[in-house]
Amino acid sequence: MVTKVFIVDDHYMVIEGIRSLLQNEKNIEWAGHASNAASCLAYLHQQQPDVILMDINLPDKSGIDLCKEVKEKYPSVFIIGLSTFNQLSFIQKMIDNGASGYVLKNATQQELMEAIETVATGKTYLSFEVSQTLRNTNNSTVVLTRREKEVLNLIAEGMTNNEIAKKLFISTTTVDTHRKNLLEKLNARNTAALIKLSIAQGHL
Amino acid sequence: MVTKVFIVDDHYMVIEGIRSLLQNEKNIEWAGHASNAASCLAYLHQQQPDVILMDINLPDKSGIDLCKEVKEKYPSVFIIGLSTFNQLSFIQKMIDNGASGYVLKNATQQELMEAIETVATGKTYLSFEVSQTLRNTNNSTVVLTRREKEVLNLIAEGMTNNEIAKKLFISTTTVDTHRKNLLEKLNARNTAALIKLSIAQGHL
DNA sequence: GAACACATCCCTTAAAAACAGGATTTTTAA
DNA sequence: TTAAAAATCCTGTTTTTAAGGGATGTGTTC
Repeated sequence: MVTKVFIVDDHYMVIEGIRSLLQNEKNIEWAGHASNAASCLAYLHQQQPDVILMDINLPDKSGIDLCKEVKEKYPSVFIIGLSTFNQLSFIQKMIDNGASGYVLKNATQQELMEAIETVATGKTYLSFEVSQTLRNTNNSTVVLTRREKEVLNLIAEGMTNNEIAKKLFISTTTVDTHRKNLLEKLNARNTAALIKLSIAQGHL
Repeated sequence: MVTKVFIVDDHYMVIEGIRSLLQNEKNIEWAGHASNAASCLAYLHQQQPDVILMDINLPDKSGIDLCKEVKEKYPSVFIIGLSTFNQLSFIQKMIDNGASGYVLKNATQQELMEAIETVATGKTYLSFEVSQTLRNTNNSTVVLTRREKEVLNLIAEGMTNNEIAKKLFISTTTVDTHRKNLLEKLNARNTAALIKLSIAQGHL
């Protein structure tokens, strides 16, 4: 059985590398590649591969959003997330959005092949390092509301509660409440930790 | 004239990609690769290539430090920085430490070849995007002192001046002074902006 | 229609950070 | 050796946050 593999990544070197790693595999067919979300969707409109290797960081859209979109339109296509970072929030979000696996870019050929073969049968593949990460961290991918994200962004800009209140046409006490909730949600002691954790978890 | 190229990168996919991109070039000789700083240095102890493509993020040491070390020991080897990020601070530091060029991982084969050929003759190569970045930003790669970095890290951990003071066996007012200087150096209005800018500039 | 999440608003008090303006000693580098 | 940079400490004041407590209106969902 031949598995058709498509790649979405904005780095030529990575695309070339994967092609090179897969070119001698007999049961892998190279379906092509895209360097952004738009051309990936355009391709899928024409034909569907069995497996998509999808980078998290794309120029026009995050891989996390693209993953969701692709899975909604083409549920039979299996997706493997691909990224440099072993960051919990991203892995979690990709899986939540329907990805069947997650592989880091330092994966060996064996790992990559194992991932593709596992995923092609409908199972889930996580590399050793990735499943370690998922285990070790307290599953703390926090969900922020629209307003909380807005406030968080303005805090990160260096604005005070007063300034944020004026900008958003709400009371200072409301901003303070949002701030309180942000600290609690992210389990941060103060502003400094809040910003650091927010960036680490991809909220900023 | 044949240029011997060596690569240091901890991602197999990238190494494979570059090898694939260069394998048909007649005046490029593949000298080998290393996936960390230690084995790069071990290789150089035996023989020296003409050009090293060096990733910024290595498992055992930052490419920035490795660049400096290599240039001190083997000044005749030309180094091209390689990374995913178009971050001013990294580019600046690589150049300061003796790198002759900087290429992003989404470079095309043409760009890569141009970079290698330019650098091999002793000139400096910066890709279009990179030189744009260097131009657009106010050369604000701030230099922090050892103590300032220490304090900054503890601030980011969520510690108060008081706690930092106790931890470092100094007075709270001293911590406050360092904090003042950090805000001024990074041109931040308050803690929130300080942390954001620090992460953006690679201090955290 | 009850339960729930969200966004909004208010009060109080204490702690922390920002701002202003110094000063001294130790290290480092020219 | 001498000047500059770094690290240390001080006294104030003002502004901002944190932490505690609540309350109300508006949707959505079960």
